[in-house]
Amino acid sequence: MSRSRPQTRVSVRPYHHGNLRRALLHEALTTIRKDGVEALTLREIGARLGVSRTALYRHFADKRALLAAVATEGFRTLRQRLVAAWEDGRDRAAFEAMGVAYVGFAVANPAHYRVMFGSALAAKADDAKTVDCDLVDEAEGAFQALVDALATLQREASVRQEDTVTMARYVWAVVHGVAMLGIDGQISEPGAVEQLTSYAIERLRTGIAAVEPAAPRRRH
Amino acid sequence: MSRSRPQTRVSVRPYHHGNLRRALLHEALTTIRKDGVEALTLREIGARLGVSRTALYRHFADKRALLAAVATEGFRTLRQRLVAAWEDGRDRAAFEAMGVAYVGFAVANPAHYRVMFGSALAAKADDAKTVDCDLVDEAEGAFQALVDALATLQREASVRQEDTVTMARYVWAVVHGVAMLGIDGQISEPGAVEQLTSYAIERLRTGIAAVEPAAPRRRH
DNA sequence: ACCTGAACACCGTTCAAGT
DNA sequence: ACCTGAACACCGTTCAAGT
Repeated sequence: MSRSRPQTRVSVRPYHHGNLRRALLHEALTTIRKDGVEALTLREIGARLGVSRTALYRHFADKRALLAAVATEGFRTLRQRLVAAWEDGRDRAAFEAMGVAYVGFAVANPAHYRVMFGSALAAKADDAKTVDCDLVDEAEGAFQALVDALATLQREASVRQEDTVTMARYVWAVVHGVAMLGIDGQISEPGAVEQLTSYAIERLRTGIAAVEPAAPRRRH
Repeated sequence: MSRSRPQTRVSVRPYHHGNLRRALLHEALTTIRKDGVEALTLREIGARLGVSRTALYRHFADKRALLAAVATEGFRTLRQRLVAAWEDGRDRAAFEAMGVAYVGFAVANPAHYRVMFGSALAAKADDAKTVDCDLVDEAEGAFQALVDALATLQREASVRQEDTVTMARYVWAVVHGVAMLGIDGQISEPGAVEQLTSYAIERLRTGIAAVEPAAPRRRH
């Protein structure tokens, strides 16, 4: 009952010298994607990989650490998506594309997204012993992408000249809030999340735009 | 080891005819508040109440149902806070007070707030069999308080004349996002959450305000 | 009706032992 | 170094039995 999986067995040693970690991470993410976090079991991911259920402890301190690693990878992917959207223009349209990319990632990977914000980060205020530094770094990296983009827009004066970090936090809060609403099934109608996203970005624009827009109402 | 708690023993039968449900709910909430959801154990809350650990199943289908009930109570309290803030003025200032009240509730009860949005609602898109109707109703009730307030502001034309539900969802997303950021410890400096809240409400105002404000720039 | 106590299947984690 | 197998303490849940 453990030899019958169609895994490619080309390499001599299946999961040694470090790929076990990667394999564990990948398997955990697959399970989370398919059935959610609460379905994640260390025993089963071991079994699924054809490995003892305690082998995991060579690569992760405990289940929390595994989840933190999953979350870290999520923030890395998210940052890449955000940066890609921004680099494609580096203007206000690109900034708004970042928002769409953000919500899009969350809605496409709801369970993963939930893990990213699920209490693993919350330990920050605590004794700082249970905090995963990689996770914090990666989360701050994704946030930094937003700050950088916003700073650029401020430099070209298409956005209010206010504290960049506070503004970025506000923008983050908006897209995060929209994403959560979209994930939690509060919005049931199909397409409603996309509609809310574009509406939110529109209202966000009028919210943070420079007080005097570049093109005031000339032709009335 | 089970008789030594200083519970008032005035009533003849300790937890019969229906107060067991309330006691379980209260005990669960207390534990969640103190140590978070992951520390919640059916066995221990039974023990803490001096009751068998299976007595709970007379009042709740399973642990999920208990958590759903805790979440429901959270939404009820939240709605009361929101309505109270709104009724105290019923104007734009009162509307902004609702925002402060919302974030205030979340930050004051982070673990409880997390349960309210923790996957219990997410089953809505599924086969609709695991959905707790009371929870959905109460959550929608809290949301409705926001819709009603917004509709009033629209009637007196101090807010954009757009689809009320979409606008309300946007506002909800903003406060929810700020609350989550505040809870997740992403914002570490003291007072930063309050600062972000007031900033967000300010930018929210310029975002959803009627296009032509009541007092246009007369004195240049 | 409501509660109990024993039992079941499952979980994360530890640890001495293997290679 | 890396992995195993048995064991430990714990969990949610079921169910026949008590009152």
